[in-house]
Amino acid sequence: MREDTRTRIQEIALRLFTEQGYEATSLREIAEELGVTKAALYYHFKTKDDIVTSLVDLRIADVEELLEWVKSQPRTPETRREVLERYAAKLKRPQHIQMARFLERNQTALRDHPKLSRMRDLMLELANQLSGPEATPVERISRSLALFALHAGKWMPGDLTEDEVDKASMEVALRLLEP
Amino acid sequence: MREDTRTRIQEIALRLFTEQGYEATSLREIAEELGVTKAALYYHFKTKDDIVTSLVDLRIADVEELLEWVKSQPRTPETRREVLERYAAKLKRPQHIQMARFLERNQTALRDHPKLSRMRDLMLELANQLSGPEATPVERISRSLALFALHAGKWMPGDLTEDEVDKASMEVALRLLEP
DNA sequence: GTCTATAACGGGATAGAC
DNA sequence: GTCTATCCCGTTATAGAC
Repeated sequence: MREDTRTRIQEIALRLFTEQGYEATSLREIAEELGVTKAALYYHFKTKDDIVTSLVDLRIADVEELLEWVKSQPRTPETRREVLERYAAKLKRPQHIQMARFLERNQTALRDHPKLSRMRDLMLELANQLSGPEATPVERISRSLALFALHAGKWMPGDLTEDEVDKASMEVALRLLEP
Repeated sequence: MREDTRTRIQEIALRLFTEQGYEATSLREIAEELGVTKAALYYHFKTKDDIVTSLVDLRIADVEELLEWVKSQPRTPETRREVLERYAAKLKRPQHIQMARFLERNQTALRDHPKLSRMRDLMLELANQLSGPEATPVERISRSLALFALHAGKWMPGDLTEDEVDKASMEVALRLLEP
C-alpha cells in the first residue's frame, strides 16, 4: 500500500527544509528523493510556498487548541503547570519536534509568510498567558523562557539521553514558573 | 570623509543578511544600496561567502577572549556570575547584538560554513564552562539557558523598555545559575 | 497522476575597459 | 576602484503529451 504522494512530499519537504533551510532546498531535490520529476510536484502543490502553508497549518491548529484551553481555565499556578505539560506532550510527537525545528530555523527566510507570522503571534500569546497583565518584567521573561526550556533537547550536546533531557527540561521549566 | 568602502559593505550586508536571511539577500541588493554595481563588490570580497567570514571573525575573537578568561579562573559561583556579566556587556554593543541575531537566524542556511561551526562550538564550550563535568542534567540545562536568557531582548514583545528587559534578563539568568 | 521540454528569470561570478 | 557586458548555472513555473 503506497502512501499518499501528497503526504510523502510533505514529509520529504519538511525534512529537507529543516536540514538545509527553505531557500537552500530546491524542488528538484524534493522531486528526486521522491523519485519523480519537479513537474510532478506542481500537480500536488501550486507553488513551493504552498508546501510550507500545508505544513504549518497542522501545527497552527495544535497551538490554537492549547491556547483556547488555557483561556478557558482560571489563571492559577496549576493551570500554568499544565500548559507546560500539554505543550511538552505535543512536542514529543516526532512530527512536531521536527516542525518546531523547521519553524525556528526558517523564521527569517519565511518572515513574510502569513502562516509563519500567525505561528509567531500564537506562541507569543501562549507565553503571555503564562504571565498575565500584572506580572513584573522578571516574571514575564522567566515564564516565557519556561516554554523555551522545553525545547532544550535541540541544542543540548549529545552526552545526555533523550529521557534525561526531557525530564531535566521540564524541571527547569517548572522552576521558571515559580515566583 | 567617506567611510571605508569595505566597512560599508560589511555594514549593509550584515543588516540585510539579518533582516532577510543570507540566501534571500543578493549581491545586487547590497551593491544597489551602496550605490555601486555588483561587480564592484568583487574587488573587495572574493565571494559572497567571504563577506560572512569577515563578519563572523570579529565575534569569534570576542567569544574566544571570554572563553580564555573563564578557563583561567577558578570554577566558582563568582566566576560564573562574572561570565554572564561580561557576556551581557559584549551583547550590549550594537554591532554585537546584530551579529548575534545574524548568527541565530542563519544557522541553517550557513550550516556548512566553517566559521559558523566554530562559533557554535565556542558557544557550547562557554555554556559547558558554566557547568563542569560533575553537573547534573538539570544544572547543565539550567546554566546553558542562563546564557540564552541574556538574549531575551530579541524576542520579548515591545511594551517593556530596553533597560527593563536588560535588568530583568540578568536577574533571570542569575537565578538559573543557582543550584 | 506523471512525464518531457522549455520558458523566463535571477543568482553568483568573471573579463576587460576606463 | 568602479564600470559594462557577459557567462553560466540553477531555480520556479508552465505547456502539453501520455
